[in-house]
Amino acid sequence: MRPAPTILHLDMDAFYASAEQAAKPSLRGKPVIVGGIGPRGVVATASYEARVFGVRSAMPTAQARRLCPNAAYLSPRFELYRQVSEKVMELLHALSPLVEPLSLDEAFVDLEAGGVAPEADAVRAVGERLRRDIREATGLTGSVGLAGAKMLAKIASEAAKPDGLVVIEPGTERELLGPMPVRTLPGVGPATAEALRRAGIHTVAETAEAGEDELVRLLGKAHGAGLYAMALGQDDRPVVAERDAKSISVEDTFEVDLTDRTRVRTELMRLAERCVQRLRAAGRSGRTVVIKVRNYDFSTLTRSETLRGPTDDPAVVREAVARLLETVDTTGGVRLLGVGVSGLADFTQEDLFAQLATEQEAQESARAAAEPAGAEGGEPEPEEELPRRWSPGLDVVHDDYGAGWVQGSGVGRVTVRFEQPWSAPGRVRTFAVDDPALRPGEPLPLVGGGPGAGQSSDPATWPKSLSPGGEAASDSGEEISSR
DNA sequence: TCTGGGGTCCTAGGACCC
DNA sequence: TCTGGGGTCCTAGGACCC
Repeated sequence: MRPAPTILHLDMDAFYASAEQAAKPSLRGKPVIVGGIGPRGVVATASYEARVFGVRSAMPTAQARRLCPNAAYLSPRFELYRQVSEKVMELLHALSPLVEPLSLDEAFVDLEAGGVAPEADAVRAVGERLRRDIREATGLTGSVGLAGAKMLAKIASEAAKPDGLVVIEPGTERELLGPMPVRTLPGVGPATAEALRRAGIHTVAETAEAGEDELVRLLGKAHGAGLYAMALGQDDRPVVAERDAKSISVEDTFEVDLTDRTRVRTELMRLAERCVQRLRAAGRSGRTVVIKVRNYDFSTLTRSETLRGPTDDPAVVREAVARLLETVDTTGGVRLLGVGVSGLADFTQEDLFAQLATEQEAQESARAAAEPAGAEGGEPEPEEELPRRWSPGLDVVHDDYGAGWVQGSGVGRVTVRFEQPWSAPGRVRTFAVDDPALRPGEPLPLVGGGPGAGQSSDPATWPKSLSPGGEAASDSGEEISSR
């Protein structure tokens, strides 16, 4: 625990939903839900307007639709969120060389390493200026927590939400934490909370009173000892910049369970291909291949195989995946498949020998696999040309009407709202799904774009011409809901 | 119309080695 | 003449986080 609150935690407010509202003027001030749109989707982020209805992250989208039928339901657009995130991270790096991103919308910053005076007033001023800069650069709001430890900085930013800043002065943390529920502490999820509840432990103070030995008995060595320290407000974990990924994986949940074994195998081959593409894009190679299978009843299993050396060869990964599938019974039906690679290494000359070994290994098993019916593990099938998918929220450009976004589609038609981040709320038009004048577009910059570049990005000055529950609200809700 | 997708870390047992 | 004790690697599963 530091003597001054020099660890900063930034958490953007309802990040995906706020980014969509900034990009789409007609959605400002209205409930927006970003997440899986399909029958098995879940909510990634709900705007504050949607949270009023009880919609939360990780909730099944079907349940959200019941609670808030008039919200706009949008598929995530990670290119946009990444663009915004990069701008935010740039601002953080201007404060200190020690920045630890936790996700696209969250990071720790070590202000001491950035030379900020270790005093509450100084760090508060830095935090407030950061919030202003973020708003100016992105049009979005973020909340800031400042404390002498990571855990506390994070609790502080949570308390600051939305659009606020909270400083926890060192010395006050135990008093502050004591009455809070154990779930407040990082690392305490549903299972840990339940184990503690059965032992009569509900608050942080009760956790500290239980003592380290009791917590270790209840939760195991690492978790028990860690939780005891947290309950006392002791957290000396340093801010660590830029950690290399340790694994890369891809997975798909299917709208309908897969029962056909051949289909299961082709889907796994596709996933293997995607996984290797990401591996190569990251300039890495991996030694352990993992498949994941979630059954009709949500039971989930993994099977893994460690190769003799790291690889980034799609054929080698496909072969391993095919072998692993042989050990799994899929007769009950499969709702999710995944492929991952871990044991990552940077691919360098030193790996060539090991690579050679795995290639030989793979060639042998490829020959063996070529014997029976399946050429399945061999070449990936060519991507078939699917009809264009107009998922809700997608940026599009029309030859006559310019830039807009897909509000909904169905029965051969697609509805587009033509507006830009800097425009007034726009009008809706409907086209045939195969209209040649309509094509996918790129996300537009949230600020600084448009004909009159340099306009205000302050949400306080955004037009509020569409009141919640008004005409646009209900009709956009229906359009987007119909699929 | 229950439960995504991308990760991290920990535990525990067996194999294997010294 | 059964029986020690570590350490490391591999595999599988689970909790948790955003």
